[in-house]
Amino acid sequence: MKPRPAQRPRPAVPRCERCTLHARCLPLGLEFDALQSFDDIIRLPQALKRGQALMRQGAPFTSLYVVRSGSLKQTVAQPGQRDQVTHFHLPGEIVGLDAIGEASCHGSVVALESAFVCELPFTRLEVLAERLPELRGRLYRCMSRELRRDQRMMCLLSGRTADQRLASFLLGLSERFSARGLSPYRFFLSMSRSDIGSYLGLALETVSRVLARFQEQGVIAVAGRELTISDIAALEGLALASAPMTPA
Amino acid sequence: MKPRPAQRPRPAVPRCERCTLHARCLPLGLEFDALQSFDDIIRLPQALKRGQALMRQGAPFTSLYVVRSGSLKQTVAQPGQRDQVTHFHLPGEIVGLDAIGEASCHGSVVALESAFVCELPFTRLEVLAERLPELRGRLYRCMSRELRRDQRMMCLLSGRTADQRLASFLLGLSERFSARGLSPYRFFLSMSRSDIGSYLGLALETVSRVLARFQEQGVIAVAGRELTISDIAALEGLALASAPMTPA
DNA sequence: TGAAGCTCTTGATGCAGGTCAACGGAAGTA
DNA sequence: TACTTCCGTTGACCTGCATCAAGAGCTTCA
Repeated sequence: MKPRPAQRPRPAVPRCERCTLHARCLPLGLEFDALQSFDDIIRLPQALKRGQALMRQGAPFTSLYVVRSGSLKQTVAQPGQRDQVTHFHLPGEIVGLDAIGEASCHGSVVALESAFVCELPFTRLEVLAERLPELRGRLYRCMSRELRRDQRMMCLLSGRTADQRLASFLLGLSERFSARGLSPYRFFLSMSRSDIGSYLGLALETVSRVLARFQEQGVIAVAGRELTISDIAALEGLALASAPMTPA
Repeated sequence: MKPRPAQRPRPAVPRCERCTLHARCLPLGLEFDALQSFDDIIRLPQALKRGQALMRQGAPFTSLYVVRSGSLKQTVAQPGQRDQVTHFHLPGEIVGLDAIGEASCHGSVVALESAFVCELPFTRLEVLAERLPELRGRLYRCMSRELRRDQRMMCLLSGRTADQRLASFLLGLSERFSARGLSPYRFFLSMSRSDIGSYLGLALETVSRVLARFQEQGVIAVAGRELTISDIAALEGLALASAPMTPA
C-alpha cells in the first residue's frame, strides 16, 4: 500500500486560522486541534477565471466549496426556458449545500470574476464531523441560515414591485460585503444586469431603468458596475414601502 | 433526585415502526435499537384544531415537529404588508428546520385542518444524533432537500405565468399526496384560495380564475376544495410551456 | 484600426394580472 | 331562523412590467 497521498506536513498554525475569512467561515469556533484536522481535509485553493465553471448541473456531487475571494453565480437550467440565476456566492459563503445527499449537483456554478475557492470533499467532511460536534452544529446552522435566506427570497419574489426587489437586493449585497469587512456603501457588481434580472425575476431592461431612477432620486450612484449607496435610509424605505402606501 | 420523567416503558415494537408514515419519515433506515432510542425522545402526538398555532414567529425555538396527519401552513409576517405563506406542510414533512441554530422561530405555523404532529425536542435529537450517524445523514438530507425545494419555488415565482404557477402547484401537491399513498388525482385542498395566492405570489382572484379556466379546458375539476386532476399530461404541459412558446 | 461581439441604456407598445367592487353560498353563532 | 363572517366567483378597469427595437459604449481579436 502506498502512503496516504493527502498527508501533508502540518503547519504550526492552521492555514484556516490565518485566512482573512476565518471569522466568517465554516470552521469558526473549532478548537486548535480540530482546526488542524479541518485544515487537513481542505484541498488547496483552486483558482477560477471569469466564466469558468466550478460545478455543472448534473455532474457527480463530491465536494462543498467555500468562496475565498471573488464571486460566483449559481444557475439552474429550466426546461425550454432561459437558465435562471438562483444564488450569488460571495467570499465566506458555502457552495453545494443543496446537493448534500444527492448523487449529482443541483445547479451549475460559474465564476463571475477571478475567484479562489477552497474544496471540502464531503465524505471526508462527514468523517470529521463524526468526532467534532462543533463542526456538525456549524453545518446545521449554515444550512438552516440558507433556508431562511431562500425563504426571504421567496417572499421578495412573490408580490413585490421591481423597486422593492432591487432595493432589497442592493441592501442585501451591502450587508454581505460589510459583514466581510468591506465597505457597505461602495462596491462592485460582478454580475451583469441580465444576471440580476434573472435572479430577481425581472427583465434586464427593468433592472437598468430602476437603477437609473434610483440614481435620479439621489439614492444611489451607478457607473457601470461600480455602485455607491448615497442614502441608505432612503434605500431601506424603498425596500419596504409599496409605492403609495398609507402608513397605518 | 427524581427518576427521569420522560422514561417510558418501551413497547416491544417501536411506535415509529408501526406508524403508517414510517417509510417517509425522519427515522427511516434506523436499526431496531436506534429506532427505540428515537422513539424515546418523541413527545406524544399533539392534536391541533383548525386554525390553532403550532409555533409563533419569534417564540423560542425548542423542537422540530413531524406532521403525522392533517396539514399546516407556515407564514411570515411582513413589515407593513399582509402575512405571506411560505410553506404548506403535509404528513411526513418536518416543520422547523429553518429555525435550527436560531433562538426563535422563523415563522408562524398554523393548522389548516385538524392535525396531529410528533414533537422532537431538538437538544435531545442532537444528543441522539451524536451516536447515530444514520440519523445525522437523514437530517442533512432533509435540509438539503428542503433547500432544493425552496430553490424550485424561487424559480417558479420568478418569471412564470399564473398558469404555470398553479399547474406546478397542483402537480406538486399531487406528487406529495401520492408519495404518501394517497390518490395523486383526487385530493382535498385544505388551504384557502387566498393562502394559495399568497404562496404563489398571485391575487386570490387570479387563483380562482385560473382554476376555473383549467376546469373549462377539461384539465381539472374543482368543486370548492375538492380537486380532481382529469388530464395530468395536459397539466404537466401547462406547468412547462409558456403560452405561445415556439418549441425550438 | 476596424469589425464583431458583448453589455447597457432608453423609448414605444401591449398585455398579464393586480385592484376594486358586487354578489352568492357556506359555516359559525345567538 | 336570521345574522354575521368568511370564502369563492365573476366582471370591469388600469397599471407595472415584459417585450420589441434601436443605438451607444466596451472589449476582444484579427
